[in-house]
Amino acid sequence: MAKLQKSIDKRNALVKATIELVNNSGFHATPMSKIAKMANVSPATIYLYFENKQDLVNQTYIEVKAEYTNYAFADFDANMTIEEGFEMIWKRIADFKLNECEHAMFLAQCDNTPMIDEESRQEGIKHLQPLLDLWERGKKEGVIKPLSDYILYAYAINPLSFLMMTQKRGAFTLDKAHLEEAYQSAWSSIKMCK
Amino acid sequence: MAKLQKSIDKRNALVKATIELVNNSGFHATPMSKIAKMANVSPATIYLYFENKQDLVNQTYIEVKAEYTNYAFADFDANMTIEEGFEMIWKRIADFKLNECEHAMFLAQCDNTPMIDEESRQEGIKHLQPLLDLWERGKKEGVIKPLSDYILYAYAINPLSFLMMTQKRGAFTLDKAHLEEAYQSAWSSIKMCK
DNA sequence: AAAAAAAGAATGAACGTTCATTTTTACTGT
DNA sequence: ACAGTAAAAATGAACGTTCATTCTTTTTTT
Repeated sequence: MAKLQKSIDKRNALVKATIELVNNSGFHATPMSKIAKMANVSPATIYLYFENKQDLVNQTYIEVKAEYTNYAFADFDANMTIEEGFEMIWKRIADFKLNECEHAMFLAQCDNTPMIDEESRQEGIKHLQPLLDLWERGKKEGVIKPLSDYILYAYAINPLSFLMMTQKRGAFTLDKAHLEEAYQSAWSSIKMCK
Repeated sequence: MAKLQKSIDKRNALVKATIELVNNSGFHATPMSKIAKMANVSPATIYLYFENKQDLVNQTYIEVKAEYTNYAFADFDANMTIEEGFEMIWKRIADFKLNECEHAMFLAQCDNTPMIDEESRQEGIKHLQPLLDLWERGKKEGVIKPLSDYILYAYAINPLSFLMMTQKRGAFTLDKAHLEEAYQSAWSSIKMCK
């Protein structure tokens, strides 16, 4: 195996372990020694790849966030109608939150705690631009309610995080039918009423 | 000052300090010594009132959650129409999240991290029953979409948490107008379409 | 003066990070 | 192709600090 590949593997193992352990225990309750053990690496080795614990978790956040938005916008095309485009993006996001549950949970925890640097948080937000652009267009065309992007996000996208969290806790399971209902609620809340 | 009152004051000071410090740094990054200092008490004294750190945060969670739901349902009366009742509760919840921001943030952090015992979390959920009852009635009357309570909550209530969080981060401020818009989105997402 | 409450100092464990050393890799001249 | 070697990567042990909790003493209350 090439040297470079080996390094990448080790780095990936560290990122993966970070996600899993932080998900289950939170940032401060996850010792570097455990991350190292799960990645089959010495604690000291972590510091060859990352400056310190904060850097490790910041970088992990940015990587997962990028993966998330790549997934979300993969099939999206700016020529779609507003409703088509929104449905496409919404359902990709839903897919991600259900299929890549570990990664989505990690993002949710980062977004809801003082665990991540403000700088890294800002970095992560940038990736959402295509959705904001779509909404902008929708407002101009009179298809989307003329609301602040934050309110649109709160109603159209954020509920998925809550549902994912609830599902992860085992309180209920989100099946295909639920998902369609949830989509309709999301769209109802942001579309202009006829 | 009566002895009992003094004890209660000290306990309250500890709970208050816990909320403030956990809000700003998270559970594990908040040392008992800091909580003690902020409450003007020796670290050892905490252990006269609480079993340990976990117990302190569990009890704090349950108390704040009870305060929250008391506030939310204070003006609610089961004879109201579904829409009246929902609007009343929704707006009280919104008020709480904006006026008692510190307490609401604390709840949000507890609800989004593995910081609280599962048992205490369950304890906290119970208090929401009046809202679930209202929804049940709404579904029977054909006024509310026949969705799982979790989905209703995700769209009708949870977005407020997101908006509060966003506001706290300074990204935007939720004024009266926003609030009315947000209410309309919430109601749109769960009411039966005509 | 006895009991209860509170305090500060002490304890032992756990943590993030660094250090001294060993192991692996990459490259050299033959 | 390969032995030899210098650099790079990786390691386990160690360091200094911080933390939750407890212990012993002092202060306050009854």
